[in-house]
Amino acid sequence: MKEQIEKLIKEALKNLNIEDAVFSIEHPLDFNNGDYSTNVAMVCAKTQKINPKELAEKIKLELEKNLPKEIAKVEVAGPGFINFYLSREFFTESVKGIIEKGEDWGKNNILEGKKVMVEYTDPNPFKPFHIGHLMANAIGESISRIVEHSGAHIIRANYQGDVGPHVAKAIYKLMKVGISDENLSIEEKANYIGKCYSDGSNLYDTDENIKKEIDEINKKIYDKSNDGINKIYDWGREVTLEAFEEIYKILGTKFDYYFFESVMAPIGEKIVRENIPNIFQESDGAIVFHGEEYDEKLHTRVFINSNGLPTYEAKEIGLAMTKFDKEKDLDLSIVTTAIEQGEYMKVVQKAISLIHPEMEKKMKHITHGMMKLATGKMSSRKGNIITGESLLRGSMDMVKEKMNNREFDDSEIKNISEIVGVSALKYSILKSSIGSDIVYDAEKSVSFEGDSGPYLQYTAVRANSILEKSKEFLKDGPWRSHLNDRPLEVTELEKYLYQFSEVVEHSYYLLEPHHIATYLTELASSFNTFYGNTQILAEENKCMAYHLDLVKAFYQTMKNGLWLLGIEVPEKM
RNA sequence: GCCCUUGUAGCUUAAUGGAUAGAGUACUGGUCUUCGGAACCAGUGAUGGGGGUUCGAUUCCCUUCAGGGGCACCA
Repeated sequence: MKEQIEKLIKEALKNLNIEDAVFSIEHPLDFNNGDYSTNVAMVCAKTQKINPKELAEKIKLELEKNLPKEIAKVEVAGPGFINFYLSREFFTESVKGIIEKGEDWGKNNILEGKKVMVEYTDPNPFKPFHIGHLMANAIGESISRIVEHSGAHIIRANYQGDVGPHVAKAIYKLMKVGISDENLSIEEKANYIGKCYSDGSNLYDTDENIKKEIDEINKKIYDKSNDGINKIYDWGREVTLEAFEEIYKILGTKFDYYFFESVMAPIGEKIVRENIPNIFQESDGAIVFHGEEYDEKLHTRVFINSNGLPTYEAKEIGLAMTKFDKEKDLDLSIVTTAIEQGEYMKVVQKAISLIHPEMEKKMKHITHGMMKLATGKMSSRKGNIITGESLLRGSMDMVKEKMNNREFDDSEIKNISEIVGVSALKYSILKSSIGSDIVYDAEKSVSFEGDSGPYLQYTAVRANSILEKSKEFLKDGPWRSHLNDRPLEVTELEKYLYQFSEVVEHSYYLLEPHHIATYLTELASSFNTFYGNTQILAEENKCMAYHLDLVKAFYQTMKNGLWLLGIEVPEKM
């Protein structure tokens, strides 16, 4: 529809001999100002040396010469906006279109034939899966789905640090206390290892001798020269990776590739050494890259340290190269990490683009803020670190508690509390723009009210419930044949529904899931208003058939939209 | 010190340079013998300060104040 309006405006401008106008078409925030609006008159007023309102009226007259049936009227308003009001017929058709498209509603083909890899989550074996990883996963999964909806072949990748000082710190402590009891669950074993990491890390910072010992262990991890260390290493790596898989399962993420630092290290190191001295130089015994020589906003970073071991920077180069090597026709490689990696990534990407200039525009780094906890029950739990897993379980438990007075059996409660608990957490991450820090308040996110994942799920479930009930209702009613009237008035719900596909496109262009979240909340709210004002399954409702279509279109849109956020809609809740 | 980034109702936040800055929460008042009330409706309340560009600025530029991140062998 937007394209159609753009074409109409261009024709009108042509008839008025106005050329090269750069204007925009948008949805006014307030539906009183129409369904689409353009600023063309205000933009052109200056070059045409005419009052914007006068020009708007002129353009309006031109537009009215051949209005399509989808546009009911055109009006000039405010400082010179031209507003388009869509017709009853347009909305009726759009509702029909949504139902026909079904699960495909909202997809577009912007990236048709393209291959895109998205790297996200990136937890490290031997360290806890913390709330930052939860945030990264929710964002990365949603971005993957948005890209997928735009027609791309999507590849999900996870990059995990299975070597490096953090592993040595954990292993140092594990060597002292031994590997844990076989009877523990995977989650408990992983927590045990996480605790060892944190202890080892503290000792590393406070005790010079232990620091030396840990540095030695680190070297042995790289060259695999010590059987005892190798044994603990293999055990710990397996346990933590298995624990991560359990979390991915709950979150609904499935990765196609797992990349490991242990594999990337030699690849990256080789590439770095091959490019001495043209790109990398020796400095104080280390191999560094002087970013500031290429861009004053970059800085120097160490790629191979003075012990001869590759740092994260070198591994990152190995990773980037490996991605393009494994998927030769990769069109875009998106990496999502926390904001603290932003500056460093710019330097690494500069170095990569010097080695392979063609890769520069195929790499995109997206950063997200930190996740903090609001003060409350969750943050002081047993004095332990809040792991991603415990936060997730906390969210699910709170949902379960709320469901106590519902008549569901145990397996239903378990299933629903999992779906709703995950939704509460994901939505509170995805509702605001990814760049800024978020404050997670568990109580609020499972409140089920207003701006929350459960509220959206609840609204969808309610809609579905009407659809289910309608089957029974319509079965043998004498009124079923003459209920096909169309309401004259257009509801807000209809005015939101058709915009979904535009919102998805917008979200893709900016790679920002929160636009979908914001839209879905508005959509749900407009549905609830409609629901509150309309008795759909009633004998006297002459528009029942259309109203049911409207409910169906809403349900489909909400379901597709929530999918893009990585959220499922339960059958009931 | 240098570079990047963020300041919007009490709180959590939205807004490709557009119209009366949009929500949620909290607070106040109201609706309903519920197609699932975990709902709906109404009201109170915000762009850190100061300049500039523009027909028009939360958005762009400058300045100032206040947070956050980065700046050599961690990831």
